[in-house]
Amino acid sequence: MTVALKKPPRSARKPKGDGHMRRGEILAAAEKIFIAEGYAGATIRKIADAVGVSSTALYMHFRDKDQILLEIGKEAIEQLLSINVALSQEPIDAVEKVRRMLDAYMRFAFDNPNTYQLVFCGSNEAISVEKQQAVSDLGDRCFDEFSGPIREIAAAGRLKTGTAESAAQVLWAACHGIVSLVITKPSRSWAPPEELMQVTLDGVMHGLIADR
Amino acid sequence: MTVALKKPPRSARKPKGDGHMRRGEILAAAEKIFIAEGYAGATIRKIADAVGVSSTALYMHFRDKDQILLEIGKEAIEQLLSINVALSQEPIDAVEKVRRMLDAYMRFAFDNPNTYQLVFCGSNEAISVEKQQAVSDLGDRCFDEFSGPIREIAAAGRLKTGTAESAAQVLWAACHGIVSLVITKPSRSWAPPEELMQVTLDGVMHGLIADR
DNA sequence: ACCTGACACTAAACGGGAATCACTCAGGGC
DNA sequence: GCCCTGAGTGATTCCCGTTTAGTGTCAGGT
Repeated sequence: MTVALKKPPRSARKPKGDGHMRRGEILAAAEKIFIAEGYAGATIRKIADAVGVSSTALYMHFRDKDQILLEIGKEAIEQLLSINVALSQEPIDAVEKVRRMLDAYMRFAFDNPNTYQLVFCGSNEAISVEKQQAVSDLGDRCFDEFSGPIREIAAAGRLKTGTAESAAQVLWAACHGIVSLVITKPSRSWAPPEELMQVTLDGVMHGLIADR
Repeated sequence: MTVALKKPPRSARKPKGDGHMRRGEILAAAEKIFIAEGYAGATIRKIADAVGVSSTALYMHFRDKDQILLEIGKEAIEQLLSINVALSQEPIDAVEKVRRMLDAYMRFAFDNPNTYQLVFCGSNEAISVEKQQAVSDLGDRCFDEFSGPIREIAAAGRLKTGTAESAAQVLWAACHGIVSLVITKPSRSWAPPEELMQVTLDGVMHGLIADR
C-alpha cells in the first residue's frame, strides 16, 4: 500500500502571515505564475501552492481570482499613468508629448505582454464589468492625460481629420493594434518591434497631425 | 423514491442524422449560442442541448470545443478572404484597393464582433497554437491578398515610411486596433464607429502613403 | 487566570466545465 | 445469418473556482 506523500500536515506549513504581508506574498507569487503561464494558467491552486498555503486562504485576502489578477494589472497601469503624468508636465511641444506617450505606451506593452493582455485585450470577456471598474478608471485617467495634449493640438487647428476625441481614440487604437497583434499572435512573422513602433508612430502622427 | 423526469429516454430523441447534416446542425446551433453568449458562454452542453443530442455526440464530429468555434471562425474568415480576392481583381488603383480592403475589414469586424474576437483577439491564449493553424493559414492568405497592393505601392516608391512588410502590418494593425478596442471595451465612450473608421483610414493612409 | 471575539487558516465538499470510457444499437455488405 | 461500422449514450474522470464549516491562536478586557 502506497502511503504516498501527503501535504505537510500543518507543522511544516507556513506560519500565519499578518495581514498585509501575506497579501503581498500572494500578489508576488500570482504575478510570477501569471506572467509565466497567462490568465488561464494562473489557477488559484497553483498560486496557493506557490505561497505555501491552502487555496482557500487566498479568499481571506481577495474576493476572487479576478480580483487578484486585476490587482496586478492595476499596479502595472499605475506605472503607465505615472509615465503619462510625468510627460504631460514636461516643458515640451504638445505633439512631442503625444509622440512620447504613445512610444512609452507601446514599450510598456512589449515589456509586460501578459499584463497588457489582461487589461487591454479581450480576454476580459470572462471578467465582469464591475470588477474591472477600478482598473478601468485608472485606464481612463491615463487616457485623459493623453487627451490633454491632443486637445491642445486640436485647439491650434492642427488636426488633419476628426475631432480631438476621435483623433485621440484613433491614435491610441493604432498603437494598441500593433502591440496587441504582436503579443497575441506571436506565431506570425512580424517585422522587428522597433520598426513596427516607429512606422506606426510616424505614420499615424503625420497622418493625423499637420506639421508645425 | 423520486423517479424524476429524466431526459427523454431514446424514442423522443433526435434520430440519427447522417454525417454532414448533423455536423452542419451543430455548427449552426453553436454559432447562434456563440454569437449570443460569447466564447465562454458557448458550452458543449448548451450546444448539444440546442441540437437535441447528448454532449458526447459533439465529439463524434469535432475533436474538441475549440475545433467547433474555430470552424465558425474559419467560415467567417473565408468570407473576408473572398472580399479581398474580389477587390484585388478590380481594375482600380492599388491605393484604392488598400483603402477598400481595410474598410471592408473594419465593417466585417463591427458586423461580427464575437467571431472577430474569437479569431483576432487574444482570447485564444486558451486555444493551442496547432489547433489555430487552419484558421491562421486562412488569415495568412487574407493578409497576402492585402499585401499585394501594398507591395505595388512600395515598388512605386510611394511609401513614406517603412518597408512593404512593416507598412502592411501597421496598416492592418491600426484597423485592428480601433475595432478590437471598440468591441472589447463597449463600456467606454467611443466616437461613432463611422467616424472612427474614417479617421483611422484617412489618417493611416495619408500617414504612410504619399499622394499620387 | 479566564473568557471572548476576531482573525488567519484549513479540509472537505459543491457545482459546473471539458473530455473519455465502455457500451448500445441500427444499417449495410458479404 | 453474421459481422463490421459509425452515430449516439450515460456514467465517470479530472480540474476549476468557490463555499462551508470548522480549528487553532492570540490580544485584550475582566
